[in-house]
Amino acid sequence: MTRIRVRFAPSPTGPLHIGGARSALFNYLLAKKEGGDFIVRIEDTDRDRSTPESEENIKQSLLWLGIRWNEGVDIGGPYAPYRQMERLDTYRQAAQQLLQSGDAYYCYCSEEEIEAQREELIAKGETPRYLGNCRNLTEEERGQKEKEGRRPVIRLRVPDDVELVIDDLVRGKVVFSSSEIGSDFVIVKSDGIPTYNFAVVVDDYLMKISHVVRGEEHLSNTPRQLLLYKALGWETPVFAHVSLILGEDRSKMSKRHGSVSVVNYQNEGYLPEALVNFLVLLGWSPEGERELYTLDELEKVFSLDRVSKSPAVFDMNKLRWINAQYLHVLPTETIAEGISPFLPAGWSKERKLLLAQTLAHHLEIFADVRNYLSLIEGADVAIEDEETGQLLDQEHVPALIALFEAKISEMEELAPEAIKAAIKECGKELGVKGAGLFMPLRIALTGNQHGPDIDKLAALMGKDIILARLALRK
RNA sequence: GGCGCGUUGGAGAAGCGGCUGAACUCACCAGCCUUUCACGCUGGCAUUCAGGGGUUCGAAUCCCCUACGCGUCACCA
Repeated sequence: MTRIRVRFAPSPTGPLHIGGARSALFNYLLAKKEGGDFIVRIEDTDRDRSTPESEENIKQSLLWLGIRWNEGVDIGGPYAPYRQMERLDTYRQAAQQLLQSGDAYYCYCSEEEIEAQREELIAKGETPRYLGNCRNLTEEERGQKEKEGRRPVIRLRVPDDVELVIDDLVRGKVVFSSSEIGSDFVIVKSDGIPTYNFAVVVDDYLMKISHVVRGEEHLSNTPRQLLLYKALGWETPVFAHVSLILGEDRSKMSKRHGSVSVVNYQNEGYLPEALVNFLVLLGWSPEGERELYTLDELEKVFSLDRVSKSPAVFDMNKLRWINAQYLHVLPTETIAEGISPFLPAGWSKERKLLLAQTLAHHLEIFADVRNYLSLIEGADVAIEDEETGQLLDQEHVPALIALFEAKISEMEELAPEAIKAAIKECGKELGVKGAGLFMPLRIALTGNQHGPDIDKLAALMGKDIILARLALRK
């Protein structure tokens, strides 16, 4: 068995997508599990859409998730460079080989001509395709076109009726016919830059990639690539096409579905270990009943044969739940830091810590802290519903509120412990306890029957707000 | 439209011909506990595996057809 070498090959045309992140994760885990190499290669051959910012974002997101490559961009390796635009010579050579063997040829048709042909075919009710106009150009014809200043593309000569079999690790045997490809496709654009299908093949082969694990959207590209491998006389890697991640409406996850970039989740205060855990469960399932795994653990238990063929819907609920599992066990200091970006400016460290402590088990993601701010800020309180309001109508309530108000007024320091003691004193003096004691105060102060510890909330409110809110209930 | 892939509860899924009278998790619903609240705990939630045929003593599991969903058909990746 040769060494496992896998790669994640994003095109830097936007931030790292959730689906891309999962592909990267699966590749990474496979490499780790098998003690192989994980390579990151940048496919930046789309000059119009590729940007350095996107590349940066993708790398940052991978690192944030804890996915590190041991070969590839930035860190180099034995098959450098790992950015396709820096490998143009390599593709040129491969293209030369194909030209010489006659498997590829120059095509001088302009985009307008191709477009006109397409429309003509459509008008006749036929499938639009390239008809091979330049397939058999003579030397003179070529010279003529060159003289006209036309910049040719290079096309691969697609044979008729060749059976192309993909032995896919997740989908099994998938058979295509070369005839289904339709027409001779472009492998080198007129500006000399290779197209995706050509560049992947060259790189995957030259970089000795053993397993190509990628999204299912690439399955129908694979026959073209197979043809290329064949023409070049190269052995193919093993393929594994992982099913797509769908949005709630069951179509491929895209911007319409809300946050699709890893960086969005980072900004919303999700924890990387939670995202990783959630992502791995989309399309892969562990053997036992346990679902919570750290990256380290996944590196040991992951395997391709437990990858599902059917697409998975991205379920925000579950992501949040998983995030909560990781968040709830974090030290208070870490939670305080995590919620910090969602707090108004000027909060002291102590205040953040107290809030973190108060909300520790109420937050699913850090950004949730925003929902709790109204609980402790502002003099206004809205009673959540009628039933809640009625709890304030009990006979002992006015006296309770008055007594509590008096005690608070006298206090200098409003620490949670002191407030709790005050509440208990109220109870003792008035002969109420339990729900009859805490509930009216909670409702008077927050308007809700449910919520975080009332003594801590009150401490966070501070004297003025407590008094102001109590005043509303008199 | 051609080609390809898929279809187990609202979501993720297990299941690989009998031990499944379909695990487990999220969500949802109900209840319980608690000198507040939450966390939590307990229970409920597919008489059935898209539908229809077949093969078999026996099928969610194998075969065929239909339906539906998605993907893909660029000088984008």
